[in-house]
Parts: sequence; structure tokens; C-alpha cells
Amino acid sequence: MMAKQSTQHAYIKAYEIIRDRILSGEIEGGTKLVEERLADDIGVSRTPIRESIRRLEQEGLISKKKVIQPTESDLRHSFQVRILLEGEAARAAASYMTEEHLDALRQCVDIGKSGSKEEVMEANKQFHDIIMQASRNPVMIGIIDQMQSIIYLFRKTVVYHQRPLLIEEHEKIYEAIRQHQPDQAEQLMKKHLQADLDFSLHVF
Amino acid sequence: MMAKQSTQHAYIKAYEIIRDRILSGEIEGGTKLVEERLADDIGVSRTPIRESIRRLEQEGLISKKKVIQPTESDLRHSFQVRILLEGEAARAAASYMTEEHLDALRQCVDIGKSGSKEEVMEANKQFHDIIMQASRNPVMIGIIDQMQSIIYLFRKTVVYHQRPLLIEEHEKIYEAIRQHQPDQAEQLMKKHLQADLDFSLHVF
DNA sequence: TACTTATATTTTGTATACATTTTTTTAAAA
DNA sequence: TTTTAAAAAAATGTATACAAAATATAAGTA
Repeated sequence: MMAKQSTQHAYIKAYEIIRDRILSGEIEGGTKLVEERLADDIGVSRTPIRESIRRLEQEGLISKKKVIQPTESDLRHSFQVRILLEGEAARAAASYMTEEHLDALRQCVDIGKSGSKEEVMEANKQFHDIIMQASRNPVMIGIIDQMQSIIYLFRKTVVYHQRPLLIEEHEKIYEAIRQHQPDQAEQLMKKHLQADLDFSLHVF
Repeated sequence: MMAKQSTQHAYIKAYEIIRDRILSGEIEGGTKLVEERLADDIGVSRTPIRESIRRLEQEGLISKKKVIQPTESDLRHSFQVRILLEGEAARAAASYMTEEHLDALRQCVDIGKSGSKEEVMEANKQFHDIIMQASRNPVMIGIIDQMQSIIYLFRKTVVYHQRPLLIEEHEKIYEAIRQHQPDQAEQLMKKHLQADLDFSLHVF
């Protein structure tokens, strides 16, 4: 991660900087965010800062001007949604995923076996993204997209602490999709995410 | 609906006014929203207008400054999510709904039989809200909450055109919840929402 | 007529000033 | 010392001005 602070717009730049500071732990949970301080700090005015805070609030990374400190229950709640939506997406993927996407999925699994931690992080994200795309439902994709920041926190835990069976599970899901087994794909995806959750909560 | 344009804050007032104008059809689909015009019109500055537009964009009522004109496919996509989440909520409700909530649910069903259209609208909303609450998952509740504006459009269609079996279905769902039958409750809720969707699309 | 290109207009993004509201600090009273 | 009230400070909400970007209009050319 650590985004491409590319764009021209101040509100996007501010959003990316603040988000990354939260995700990296530079700003710790519970901190109250003050618009003016951030503005001075990042070197823009309060106007774009406000927009970025609203967006981060929307994403659930900030709540009432404070950086969230997710409780175990918060995490479970987010994951329940993720399990529901990604489970459905896996089902759809097994029904009608294109050949190219299947190949891409295969590649993600392979990188998972051999890549560096950064590469595995990225491949892991790709794996789930491709399956979400297969849902062909922009509303579902949008919801998961908004959860990316929170999902990132988990992915980091799971990859850096090398959760056992992570890649094997991806491979099984891939196989179920490839062989057009919707029920199987959905079940495997749900179990996979549940295992991610359990592992992460255990590590915390 | 037609909200209580109550609050003190300009950005909330603006949000409510713009939303209601969209939902009532006063502003029609496809219209490009211009900040300054709305500001003059509502009698506040552009600053709070911007915030309300961002929020409505988030809710999916506005997209790229234009009022959405939902296609059939958009509606299907929103409903797929609703079916997933409310189905899960119905399942949870059947497992552990409180007695008070059960009573409240019963009341909603009764009002559905005898009330005026406005009362039925409200009771219908309540019925679904109470079941969502039973999920005890703020993330899920939040997502459905953000879909309220779009859901409202459907509810209006379904109630005002008097969809057949609407109340009977509510009653069956209520019974399944009361008798602690999670699978049954989930299935019935999913079918119920699917029927709402099909009916609405048929009327359009 | 159709197609550029230049010019004018509108609209948005950003900075900033000011006015409320909220929070913190200070000091007095219990 | 603790509590309460008053004052000060800080932070947010709102309005407004200006600059950059996007869009529309007009004029010229093939």
C-alpha cells in the first residue's frame, strides 16, 4: 500500500496522506483530528482537509473526528459483511468468470507461493478483487471498496504473520471457480475469510 | 417521508431539501446539480451545499454531479445487496429477537392490514428496520441505512400500487421469526424482497 | 455544412475570514 | 480539596473571494 500520492487535487492528496498515516499507525487510534493542524501539516487549506475527513469517516476509519480503535466486535461486524458479499461474489465467479480473469487468478495463487511479502500482499488483494469483479455488481464492489482500508489492516496481519494454509485455501477457491462449482466456491470463500478473521483476532 | 427539515445546521438542511426534491421527482433524473444555483435557491452558501452533495453522492442518489436515473440493472444491483443483508438479518432475528421487538413487529403487520397508505409506508419501513436491528451489526445496519433513499423509491411503488401479498409475506416472516426458524425466515425475507423488486420493475 | 480553434462563460476547487459553538482553563465559592 | 461559574482559547460551521479547470459560444477555415 502507501498510495501513489499522485493526483493533482488537494483533497485527494490530503485523503491519501491521512489514510496512510492512520493505516501505518503513525496516527494512533483514538487521536482527535483537528482540521487546522492537519491543514498546516499537509500544506493545504482546511477546505480539502474537511472533504478527506468526511470520506474517511464514511470509510469508517474516522468516527466523530477521532481515529477509530477497532474493537474485536467492530472487526467481526466488518467481516460478517465481507463474508456475505465475497461469498456471493465467489458464487458468481464460479458461474461466469472469463478466461482472462481465471488466468489472472491463477497467477495470484502462484505469486502467493513464491513472492516476497510485498508481492504476496499485492497478489492477495488482487485475488479478492478479481473475484469481487466477477460479481458484476457495482454496488457490491463499491461497498467492499469502501472497506479496503479496514481490510488492509487484516491483510497485513495475515501475510506478515504468515497464516498457515492461506495460499492453499486460495488454491482451493480457484479450483472451485475454475470447475464451475458455485456452492463449493461460496463455502470455501466464507471459510477462508472466517479463518482470516480468527487468525487476526488471535494475533491481536 | 419528506423529512423534518428540523436541524440547526445548514449542511443538514441542504441535504434534506435536496434529497427530498430528488425523491419527490421535483428534480428529475439526469439533472446536473450546480452548487451555486442550489446555494442561492436554498439560501445558504456553497460550503454546506458541497457537503450535502458529497453525502448524496455517497448514497448513490447523485453521481458525478448528476441526479441518477436508475436503470433496471442499477435497481437489481441494489436489491441484490439488500436481499443478502436483510436475509442475514432475518436469520439473526429468528435466533435472538427480544420480546418487545417481536411485539413491535406484530404491530407493523397489523397496521399493514388496516392503515392508510402513509401509515402502511411507515409500518413497512419499521418492519424492515426492526429486523435489521436484530442483526446487531452496525456495519450492516449502516449500509442498509445508506440505501434508504433508494429503498424509499421502491416502497412508494409497492405500497401505492398495492402489490398483492405484501402483507401476507410480512406475516409469514413474522411467524418464522417468532417460532425461531432461521432458515425459514431468511428464505422468506429473500423471496419477499425479490417479489418487491420484480413488482417494481414491472410497474416502471 | 462540418470542423477547428479561439474566446467567453460557467463551474468547480481552494484559501481565507469571520461567527458560532465547544472545550479548556482559570478563579472564586462551597 | 472539590465544585461551580466565568473567561479564554480552540475548533468547527459558514460565507465569500479568487484561481484553475471545464464547458459553451462564436468565428474562421476547409
